[in-house]
Amino acid sequence: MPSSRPPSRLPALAAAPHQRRKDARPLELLEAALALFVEKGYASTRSEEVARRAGVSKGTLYLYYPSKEELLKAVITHYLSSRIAATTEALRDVKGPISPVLREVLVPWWQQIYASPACGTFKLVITEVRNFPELAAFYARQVVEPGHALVGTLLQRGIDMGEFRPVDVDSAVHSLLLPMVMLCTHKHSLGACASPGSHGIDAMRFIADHVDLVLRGLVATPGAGRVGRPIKSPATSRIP
Amino acid sequence: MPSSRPPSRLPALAAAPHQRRKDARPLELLEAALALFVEKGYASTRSEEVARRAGVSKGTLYLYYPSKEELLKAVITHYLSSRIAATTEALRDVKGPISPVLREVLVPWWQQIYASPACGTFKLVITEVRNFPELAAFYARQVVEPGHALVGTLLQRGIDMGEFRPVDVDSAVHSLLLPMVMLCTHKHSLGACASPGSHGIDAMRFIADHVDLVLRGLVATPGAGRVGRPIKSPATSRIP
Amino acid sequence: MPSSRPPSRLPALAAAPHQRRKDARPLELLEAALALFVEKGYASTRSEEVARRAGVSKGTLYLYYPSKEELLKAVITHYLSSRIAATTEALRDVKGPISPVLREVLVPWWQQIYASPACGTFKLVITEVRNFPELAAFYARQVVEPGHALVGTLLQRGIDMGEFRPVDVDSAVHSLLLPMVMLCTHKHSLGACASPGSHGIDAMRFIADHVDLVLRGLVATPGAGRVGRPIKSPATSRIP
Amino acid sequence: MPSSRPPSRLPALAAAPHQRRKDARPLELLEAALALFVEKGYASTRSEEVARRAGVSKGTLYLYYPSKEELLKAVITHYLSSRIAATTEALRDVKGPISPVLREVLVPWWQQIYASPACGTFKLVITEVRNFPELAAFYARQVVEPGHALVGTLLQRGIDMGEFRPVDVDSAVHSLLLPMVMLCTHKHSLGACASPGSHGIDAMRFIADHVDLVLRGLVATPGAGRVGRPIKSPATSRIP
DNA sequence: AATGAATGAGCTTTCATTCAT
DNA sequence: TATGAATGAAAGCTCATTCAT
Repeated sequence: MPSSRPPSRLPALAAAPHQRRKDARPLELLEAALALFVEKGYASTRSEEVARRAGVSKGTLYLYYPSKEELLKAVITHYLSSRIAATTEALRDVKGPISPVLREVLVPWWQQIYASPACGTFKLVITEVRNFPELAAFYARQVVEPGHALVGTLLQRGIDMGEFRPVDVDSAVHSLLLPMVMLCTHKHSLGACASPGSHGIDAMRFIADHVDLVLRGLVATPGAGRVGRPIKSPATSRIP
Repeated sequence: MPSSRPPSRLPALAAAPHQRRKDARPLELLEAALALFVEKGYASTRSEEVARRAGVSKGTLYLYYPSKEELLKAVITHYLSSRIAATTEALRDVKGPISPVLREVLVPWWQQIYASPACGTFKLVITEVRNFPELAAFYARQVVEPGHALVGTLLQRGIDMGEFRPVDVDSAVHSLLLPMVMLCTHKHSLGACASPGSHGIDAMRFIADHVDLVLRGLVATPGAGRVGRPIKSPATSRIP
Repeated sequence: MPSSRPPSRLPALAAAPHQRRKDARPLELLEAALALFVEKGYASTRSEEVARRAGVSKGTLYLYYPSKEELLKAVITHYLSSRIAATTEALRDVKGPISPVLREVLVPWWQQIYASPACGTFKLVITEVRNFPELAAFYARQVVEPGHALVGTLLQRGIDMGEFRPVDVDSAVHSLLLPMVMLCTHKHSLGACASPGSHGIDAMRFIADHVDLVLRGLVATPGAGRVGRPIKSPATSRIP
Repeated sequence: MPSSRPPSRLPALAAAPHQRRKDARPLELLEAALALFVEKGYASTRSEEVARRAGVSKGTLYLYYPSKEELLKAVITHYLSSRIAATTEALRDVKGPISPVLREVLVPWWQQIYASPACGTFKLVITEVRNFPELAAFYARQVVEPGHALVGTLLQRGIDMGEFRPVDVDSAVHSLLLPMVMLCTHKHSLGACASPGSHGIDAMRFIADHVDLVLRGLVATPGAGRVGRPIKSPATSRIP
């Protein structure tokens, strides 16, 4: 953070407020805003708190974001800026069995997300979409649809290649992903409340276990007939 | 739910419509509050809106609940009051294979929850626990722990009886339940925003499909060794 | 003001804030707002000051007017509500010489305006039109145009009947009216500042004197040729 | 005005364009401030706007004027600096009939004022005196009193010489001058709002017409007795 | 019991002014 | 000299809560 100032100055802690570069501000504000909006909710977070947490004054916040609402939108667009697009690219031309791919890509991907600040955006979006409907379209387009499509394509390929049973792909995608999203959401709601009796979730393990469990449920085991109940619907449609 | 009050109360004669109304007030207020808190969030809901939606005036709300915060707590405690306890009771002495039980009990149970107004409480709790930490303990004790324990007990029994593979029970419980909670949450966040491109989730179908998928992943298929990866860790973790 | 309360109560000063009738509020607020807006200008008047002057709290002001800007508009529309229309009506069918009519109608009309609180609206409009352009059209239509037309019609009739010289009617109307408007404006600007040396204007007298002076300038004195300079333009047009 | 600085300053060599600029700054700031204060009012004009309009930055404004309030005072004192004194001087020793003098001096004087930026100061003073009472005394002394005295003296001389009727001098001065002030004020309030229906005022013509009309009202026409009503009162009043 | 007018603390946002560069 | 990032007091407006009726 203390970059091009003369080295004669004190090495740390010396940065007078004026010296901290203007260009670091927006990001610092977004970080502060994300943390607080996730923790307390948008409406319950005072804009002055965001500023204070970013180490600036109320007025300075408004130098960078014209309103609290724009700040929220900036937070969301910033933290969602397509991590997914990159992954999609990387998986475009995958060959061979799908299970190892999912284990090796999906598991670490979610483990990283879970550990990063971006994890909070899931709770934030869940919490605020209904009050800011523009967010819905944005989030659907940037996150939900590409993510669903990416995993759906892989599963479909697995079905086509005989690796997986012919399940409903949409349901299976949800089976795979919804718990991940819930896990991230949980981290910033109940999971953040020190519940004395409960141990919390071992997220890293769960992510791996869950992918494994679902893959086991998907694989076409030659000798295994149905397990207690037939697959009713071979349908593929998603109905609203 | 509100209709079937025990006939022991008030002999038919005394129940003037006015009186009826008065008795129904608290519940009507809770319904209104739940709907609005879930839709807009606690902080963004004006207490007058709650009153108006319940068909009374601002002042009347305060006759029944001493503050907005108490109203929130009343909403949560009301809608969480031991649906789970009853189910636990019913499943206490189940014998025989677990899979059919889960299919026949868990699936309709979540389908009903999803369709009922109580579904919204999941989003509400997720959204508000961090601002009202007392809710965390209450919710953990009333919902998370009994629910987890109930399903965990059943799975453990399945493992013990050789019906299921010896998986980490906590992870498996989460695999089974987190998507359900996420589904309910989604219904009241993104799912409530008309997204033109996307079709939404077919919740009823997903619930059934998901339970089926997880059970297939759990069953101990005689010939099926592990599918690509061993079960690493002995369970320690827990959800709420 | 204390109307239908039981006479047992103290005769004056007893009105608890709650008892003052809701329906007196809007007018009280308008009066307070007019006085302050005229005195200090719209921008320099705090909305709480208006409330305080009307004897209520900040919040109450917003119960009656949704914003400070709406309050301003309400003040202006209220105080301009066509005093002029009534006068126009009264003068519609005037017969005979115009001079006495102007002396007997115009003079007291302006004298009353000058003495009333409505007098301040002239300064208010002058001060605020450029920041609230909707006011311009409203004021032009409600005040300027009917007022100009009314006086213009009378003068034209005087010219047609040979009572007045054939002057430019628009200029003459302005000669008659602009000083009145200026007088009202002055009352609430410089005139309101105690200037030790100066005596202020004797407004009542000036109004009469001015009308007299202008009428003398208008009358067609048979023997009096031009006084030093010919009337250049017999034009009647008003040019922007 | 800003162009004709005395050549005594800086020999031609030294006047680098940068230096020139620096010297011109105060005046450019005053011009910008006048325009904006007149248009939007003092309180609604942001000091940064003034700076921007003068082509400098916010900080620079404060290099020349220590506060927004001082800037306002500087604007007013600058634009009022003794235009009147010069005229008074010129008219000190006028001989002969007054009417031609007024026509030839007063009319062009007001026509020039109307066309110049100084015209806006009338509106500015009207708008702001009550918030800055020091301005009142200054304005009264610099403008109102000398102006009134100048015209009053001339009219009195006309009366003494039998050119004018023995009217109340103060009223007559007001009759002559108030419309001029109102005209200037109007130019920057309603007159600046494009009113589609109305044509606006032809200021140049009105100034001439008005002086003519008042002079005709003032002249002692031998045969003309009073026109409908006697001159009631001996003068006492005064304007500012 | 029920109402809704009234309150004022609290929040968002603006902007005159400062000051390190 | 000139800049503009930073500040924080102050203003507009909201809304949970009270209380006379």
